[in-house]
Order: sequence, then structure tokens, then C-alpha cells
Amino acid sequence: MAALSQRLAAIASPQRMRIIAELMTGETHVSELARRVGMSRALLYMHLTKLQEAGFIHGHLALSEDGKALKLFELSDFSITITPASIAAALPEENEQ
Amino acid sequence: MAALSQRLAAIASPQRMRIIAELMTGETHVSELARRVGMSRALLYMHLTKLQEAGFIHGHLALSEDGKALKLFELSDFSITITPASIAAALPEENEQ
DNA sequence: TCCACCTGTCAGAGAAAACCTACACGTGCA
DNA sequence: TGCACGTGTAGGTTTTCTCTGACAGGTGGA
Repeated sequence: MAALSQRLAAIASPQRMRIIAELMTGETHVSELARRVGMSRALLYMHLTKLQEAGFIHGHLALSEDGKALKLFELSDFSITITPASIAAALPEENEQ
Repeated sequence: MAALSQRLAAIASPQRMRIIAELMTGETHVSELARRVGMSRALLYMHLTKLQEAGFIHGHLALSEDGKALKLFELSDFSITITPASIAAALPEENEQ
């Protein structure tokens, strides 16, 4: 799993928070998601990659009903609690990166 | 209080996490803190300002024993839990900014 | 064949964050 | 008076992040 600061940086973005919220409605393929959140696919890929590396979402390939290949993304289960103690506890692993 | 994405961005930094951890030992004045975390005061001010705006720390002026004016910073109490639901709930306030 | 979908990536521009150096100024003490 | 220590900020550089536009390629259906 990524370091805490990296995970927090991945989620600390209004655009990526918007993506998370959109995925709460169920798994969605990239092009459809790009339309819903109103951004280019190229940009969305960048955001999706960061969210996936941080463990908030995960993607897989699948075939649609009419036989087209789709890249589906869905939410992972996650819960992070931030307190002074949890931050201090995470510091050692930060320096390993 | 700042928007969630702004608060998370403020804490999503190894340097600022380090500052938080250092302040767990008690309130500290700026120059001393700069020595401990090994950065210039100018840079530390930038980090402290972000942490304060996000509500993680707060500062106040005080006089040292030998009569010098010191700017002391100390930790605020905080606890943030991040889940898909908390992110979705925070979206409306994001757009107000 | 052409069109409408889809995936995936790259180069480069623009904006934002992080960082350093240097300055101005104040206080206590030898 | 000079030194050591403190606060606070302005300027400019470097680095990172964000974003656009364009490309190459695949599939199904009219």
C-alpha cells in the first residue's frame, strides 16, 4: 500500500473526490465516466491512475453486451482516520519510500 | 472551516506530517521548530500557514523567560475520517468555494 | 466501406506548489 | 556598539501537478 501522504494527496482533489462520488453509483467504464464528470479521457486516466495507486478504486477489463471491450472502474472499500497519533505513526513508513 | 479537499491537501505532505509529529511533544516556537525539522524559517512559515488555515494547528505570540517575543505553535484537536460516504457528503461544500 | 463507439499513450503548455536567498526590524546582553 | 537570537515577508527559481490536443489502434453495425 502507498504511503499515507501519497494516499491523502490522491484523495485531496475536488476532481478526484467527484470521481469517487460518481463511482458510488456502481462500476463505470472510462468513457462514460469522462462524460459524467466532464473531463477529457486523457486527464481522467491520470486521475484514475492516482486513485488506483492509492487503493481507492480498482479497474478491470470486461466485455459489454454488444461485445465491445470496456475498462470498468469500481470503488474499493476504504476508511482512513487522521489524527495526530495516526500521522506520527505513519512517519517511519514515509521515509522508506 | 476549510473545505475537505483543502484540509486533506494541507496534511498530505511528509514535511507537514513531520511538523505535526514534532508538535505532539508540546508547543514550540518557529525558529526552534525550523531547527528540529531541518528547514528554513521562510519555508516553515508557508507550511505552518497551510496547517493553520486547515485547522490542524494554531499559533500565538508569547514572551520567553528572558523577555523575547516568540511565536508559539501548538496542535489543535482534530480527527478526520475518510470514506466514500464522507467524500460524497463533502462535495456540495467543495463547490461553494 | 464508413461511422460510432471504445482503449491507451505522449508531448507540451499552463498553473500551482515548494523552496532558497536576502532583506528589514526588534530585544537582551557583554 | 556589536553579537546572538527572535519575527515576518518579498522576490525569484525549481519542481510538480494539471490539462489539452493529437495520435494509433480495436470492435460492431448500417
